[in-house]
Amino acid sequence: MGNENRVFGKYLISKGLKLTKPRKIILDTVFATHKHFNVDELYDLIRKKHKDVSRATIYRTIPLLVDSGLIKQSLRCLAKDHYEHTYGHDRHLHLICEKCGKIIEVESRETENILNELAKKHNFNIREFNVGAKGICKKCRNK
Amino acid sequence: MGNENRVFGKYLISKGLKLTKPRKIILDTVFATHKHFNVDELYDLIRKKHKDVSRATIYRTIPLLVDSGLIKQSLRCLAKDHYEHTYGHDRHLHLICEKCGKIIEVESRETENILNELAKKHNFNIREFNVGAKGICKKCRNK
DNA sequence: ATAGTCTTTGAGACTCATTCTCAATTATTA
DNA sequence: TAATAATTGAGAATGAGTCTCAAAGACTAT
Repeated sequence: MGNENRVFGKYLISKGLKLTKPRKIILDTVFATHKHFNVDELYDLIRKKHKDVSRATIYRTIPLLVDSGLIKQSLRCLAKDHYEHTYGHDRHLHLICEKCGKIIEVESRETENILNELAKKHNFNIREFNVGAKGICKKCRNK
Repeated sequence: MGNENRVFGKYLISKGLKLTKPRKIILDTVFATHKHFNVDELYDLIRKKHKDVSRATIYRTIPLLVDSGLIKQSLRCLAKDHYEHTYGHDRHLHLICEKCGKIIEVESRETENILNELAKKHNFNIREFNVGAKGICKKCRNK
């Protein structure tokens, strides 16, 4: 906690950018929860406290957070991009329920080890893993 | 070859829908190649031979092909949904180059076995696997 | 401080993939 | 052949994400 600030600050400096008030608010809000989020959700959260941060700035700041390694685009759901923390989070994969939208996070490095092997064979440099499956969760099946 | 016709026909009947000319053209064009495709590419391919199939019908037919199990949405690239055959194709995963957009397909059931295990633990019914990674391919790295 | 320079911002216009509407057409059934 | 229901093409509508631009803010050198 609080470390994200340092990471983001360093990143911005390295790019000749500034840690402004809106960027700080966005960063803090993103790391106030541990959930996946999309821009609308983030916007609503921010707006509860700060009436002066625009959607445009959120859209502009997210790529900076991604590039700094703090978050990553994790999945697309209902035509919206979703993001999640990478900083301080273990690698995990997603089981996404297509009925209720619930996202089950499961820890597993096995799949990544396999992907790493395969990538090596193909001389491919992995930057980001995307492992998961879509289907129906227990709750939705029992109705 | 030709089997897709039967599968799609059966599916349509089961839903009280009809195998019309435009739907047949779309089906045939989708299965004329073995490549990933997006709507624009499909539209261009179709338009070479048939001037009378609209984008709207393509957009309407794709969900039918997905629902019938013949194709699936495989990835999103440059803000466009891409699709691939599932019928008659082995399961595979994707290594996507972020520089040149190249998609390397790698056969592997291992990751799916692992996912199946994990899903069982969480009482989750998998309908579709999504396994892959993004990064840089050999060619792009050597520049 | 002050001026000058460069970055950032909010607001709203814009883009573009995808979805929707609707009147006209086609397939199927009676 | 008429009636019914599904389907179509064309273009309008939607909506997430991007871009523009004038105003505001941050920083530097004086």
